[in-house]
Amino acid sequence: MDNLKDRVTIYQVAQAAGVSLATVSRVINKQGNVTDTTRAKVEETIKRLGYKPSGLAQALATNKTTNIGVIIPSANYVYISNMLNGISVVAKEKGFVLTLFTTSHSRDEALSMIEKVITTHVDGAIIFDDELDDEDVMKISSYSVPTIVINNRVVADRVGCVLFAYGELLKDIIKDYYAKGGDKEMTFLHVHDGGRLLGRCEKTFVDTHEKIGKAYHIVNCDDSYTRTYGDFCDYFKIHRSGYFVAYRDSIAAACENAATDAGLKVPEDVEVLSLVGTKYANIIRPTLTAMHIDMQEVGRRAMYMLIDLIHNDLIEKSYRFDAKLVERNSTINR
Amino acid sequence: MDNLKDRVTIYQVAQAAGVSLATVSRVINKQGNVTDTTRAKVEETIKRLGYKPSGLAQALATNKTTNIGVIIPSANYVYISNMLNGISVVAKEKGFVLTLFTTSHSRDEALSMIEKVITTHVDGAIIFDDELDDEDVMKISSYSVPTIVINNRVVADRVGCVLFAYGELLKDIIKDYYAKGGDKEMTFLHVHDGGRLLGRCEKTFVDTHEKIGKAYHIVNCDDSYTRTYGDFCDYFKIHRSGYFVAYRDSIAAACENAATDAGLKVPEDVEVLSLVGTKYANIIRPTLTAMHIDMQEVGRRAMYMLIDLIHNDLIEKSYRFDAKLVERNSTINR
DNA sequence: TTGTACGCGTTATCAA
DNA sequence: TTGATAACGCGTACAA
Repeated sequence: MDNLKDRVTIYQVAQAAGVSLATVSRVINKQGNVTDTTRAKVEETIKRLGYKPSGLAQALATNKTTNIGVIIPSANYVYISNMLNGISVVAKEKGFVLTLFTTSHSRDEALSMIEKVITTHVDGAIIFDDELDDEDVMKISSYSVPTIVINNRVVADRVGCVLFAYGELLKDIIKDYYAKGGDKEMTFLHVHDGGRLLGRCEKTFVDTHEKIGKAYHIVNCDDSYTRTYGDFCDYFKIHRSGYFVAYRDSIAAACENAATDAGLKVPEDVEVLSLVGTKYANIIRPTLTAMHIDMQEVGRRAMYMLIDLIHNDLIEKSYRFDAKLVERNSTINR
Repeated sequence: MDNLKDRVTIYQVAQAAGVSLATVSRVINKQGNVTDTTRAKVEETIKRLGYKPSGLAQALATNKTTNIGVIIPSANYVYISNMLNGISVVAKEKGFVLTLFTTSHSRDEALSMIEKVITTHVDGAIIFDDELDDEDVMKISSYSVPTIVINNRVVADRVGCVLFAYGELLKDIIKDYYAKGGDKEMTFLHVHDGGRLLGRCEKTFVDTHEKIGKAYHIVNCDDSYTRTYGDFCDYFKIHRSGYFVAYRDSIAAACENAATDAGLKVPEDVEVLSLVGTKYANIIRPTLTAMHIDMQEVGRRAMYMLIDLIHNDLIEKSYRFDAKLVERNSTINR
């Protein structure tokens, strides 16, 4: 009943209830045999004193925190927070709590966060960080904390992974485009610090074009909508058509909006494709043709895999999500 | 150098380096006097063994986790993840780590999460959960964990708050609208489980209308863009004009898009105002007139306040963010 | 400057 | 069914 209570310990409960430490512990963990009367007595005392077990001490004694470390570059992107949400839903369902480690798109920070994950004593970790390469990720595995890595192909004793397959689909889209008579020149919108996922898409884009011998462009974009929109307003004063491949919806929208505002028609003059589509692809006008992977589902899957990994019964250590193309109104349906 | 190392303890380091526990501890914490030679020896051993101190044990011994609990309904909304991002930026800067507690819009879950925050032994907490009322929030204060509450007016010994002021601005907007000859009927878009923030706005909306004696409507909306869009498509078959006040950008967009697709003109026939604007207000077409509070800044401020609170030198325990109106193209500039 | 010994709040193993 | 007591890994007075 006291306000401002200092932390009540199990020992104080034991004293107040006139029993020993051990008995209180048994009551808390509902294990071992305890008489109904003593149980009642202890439980009453617990309520009365407002006792809450210290997760810290429990963790130290059991060597189990119910704590999952999540390493992400930032919580500020829609697709990442979608994934985070998927993770957290399953985590809660299974009685885990999430500890967040953000790396702000820097490899050094990411590495130091891995260190921090070790000291934090998590039961498992989910890493989604484009800056880390496979070797970096293995470092965490050497400490034998069960880990699911998203977007890196790594499989090891205590490590599994969730992969994104954008490449094949992107290749098909490009080939299809030309095969069906698409005649705009394609431009890939490069974003500084876009990470390896973007890098791989860019490589696919370039390789495919080289292979079929078509001209293409790479244009640097800013990560901010406003600046990119401004850049495109300038761009469309000179160029009056094109097919643009953008990493994210907001970049695609910047391109699309600038084109529209420059008096160009989407998709007749300017076509736009977003690589990592979110629900906003459907909200933006014209609606955005985009490749989709349900990031919430990715998060859920990763968390389920991690739990299996923790229990040592993850059989398929690698899972692939294939991107799906949703054609909307920012491209011509040929 | 070993892979698959079990956890190396401070004791093993001490043995390997031929010193005592205490000396290793001193080296780790860079405090107390240690000879350069022994320090070097210990540090070398630490590297060699790959020793990482157990945050758990440290926390238990010092009674400090460097851990901040964050209670939010879900990570899935743009404005919430923006806030989360602001919190995490400052947290990292100050050497704290974030532990996430999501409540899925249920008061019971929120209450149980508060319990969990206690057992988790955080150094402080930030609560942003619309389901909790002031009394609920005080519960955490009775355990004397420093807490910043967002969107509840509570001030107590170890509790401060960050407030949102939407009401005054909304009232002014409404009055202004009629004063300048606005003649569409206003409709407030109610969302189930929208929380107290929405509730307060709705109350302001109603009260203002009652006061000036104007007719108004309340319409229930779904939380999903797609469903709401569908509903509005039906709605606009019958109603051919209106001024709509929506809670979030996505709901406003659903209204706006449906209107446009029904052949209505925005803002000539249909005007839309978003209460909690995000960067998407600028991306959607027509761009969305919206009330804005920079949620990233809210998160930063909350975290700074919390740190002061932890150090016991927070002077102003209450901070208010005033919403700003950004007029864009979804309303008529009278 | 370094080492000893105790405490942090639990769980878990034995006895009783 | 209960109660001592030793871990868990570390920090820290205090002594050496």
